[in-house]
Amino acid sequence: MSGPDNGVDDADNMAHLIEAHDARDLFSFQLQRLASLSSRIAFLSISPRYKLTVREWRALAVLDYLKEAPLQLLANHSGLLKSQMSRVVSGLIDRGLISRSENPEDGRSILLRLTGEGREIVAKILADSEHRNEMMLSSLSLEERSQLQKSLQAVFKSSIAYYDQLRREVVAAGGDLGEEE
Amino acid sequence: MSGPDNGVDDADNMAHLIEAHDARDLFSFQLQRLASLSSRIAFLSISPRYKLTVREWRALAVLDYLKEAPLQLLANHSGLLKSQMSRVVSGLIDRGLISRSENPEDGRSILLRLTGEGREIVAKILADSEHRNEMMLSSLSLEERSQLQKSLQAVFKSSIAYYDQLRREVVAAGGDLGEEE
DNA sequence: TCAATATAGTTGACGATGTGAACTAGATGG
DNA sequence: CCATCTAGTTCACATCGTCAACTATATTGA
Repeated sequence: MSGPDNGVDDADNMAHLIEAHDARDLFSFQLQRLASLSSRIAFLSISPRYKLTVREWRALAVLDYLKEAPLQLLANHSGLLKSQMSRVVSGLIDRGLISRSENPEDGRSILLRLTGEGREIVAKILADSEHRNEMMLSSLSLEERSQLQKSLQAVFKSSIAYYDQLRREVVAAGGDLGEEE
Repeated sequence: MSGPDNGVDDADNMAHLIEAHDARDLFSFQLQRLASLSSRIAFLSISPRYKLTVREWRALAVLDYLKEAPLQLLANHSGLLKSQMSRVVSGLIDRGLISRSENPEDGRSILLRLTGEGREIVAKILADSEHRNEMMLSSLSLEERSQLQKSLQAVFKSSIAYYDQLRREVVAAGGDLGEEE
């Protein structure tokens, strides 16, 4: 650290540097902020009407487009660990929204599908969700919206690669997370 | 759009139909997926090196730009409840990253500041975070990045308005969340 | 063939998080 | 002075994220 630090001073406007910013300028900060808001919005619209958590809704929605999938694939597409997805799925099976069958080609894996009721609910919530997104995106032009989604997809893709790399590094370095005395 | 695919493996991409969409096309879906990934990345980079949780890091980062703040304000900016922030702060005080002093104008409230060590750590993590974001955003051009952040901010703004409206509606309708038989 | 190894899914444990209620102590206003 | 409000702390509880251990089946290669 360099010395100055004259007491309290705010407005450290020595920074016309591009770098200078504080956390508010970080992409990840803005992302988290918006995601948590979006999550609360989804919860408000979905939970009272359909008695589903957001996680459950996501699982259903993913299964809706995968049509039929083993648990692992469902988890990947939903951004959950397979252990989490396992619990979510078993709750949804109990409620009759998902059915499971054996995979004839692999005895370890199971094939999951939406039931008729599950498909009905997905269709309804999907319509609701489109409206929600419409409201959230209302200040953007059509072009800006599609650019935004395109960017999010691209960022997701490179982030996955980065995540995998990071995980290998961390495991290699510490052997374990957070132990180093 | 024409996004080749959204990440994971997968194949059946029969939806060039405007109508046809499924959850993958939803903005909120992509947002959540990316945010959860970003969160894991942050955890991996911060936790082993600095022994801080993401929440602690966020509290430090916010305090860094607030300079001096009572607990309540810090909580609001960080998106935590004051009860959560109270614990986070006391942990950080124990570790000497935050200092507290009495508020001469209000005996109930406390004023929180980063210590010298706290400021050092924030500077370091901030630099790390920039690198993280750099990696995540690596597939976008500079212009696309700034457009992305601009859009996220705009969406955040309209989403807040929508959220408030929704909350009033839900409260008015159900009186309570999740009760509606 | 069969033992080593890898993979799919389930479960348990545990720490982190979110939420709110109860409590303490100081402030504010009739 | 009493009623009430507000800032912060603490407690209790439910959910979430993370990983390790476990089972059952698949795959591999000596």
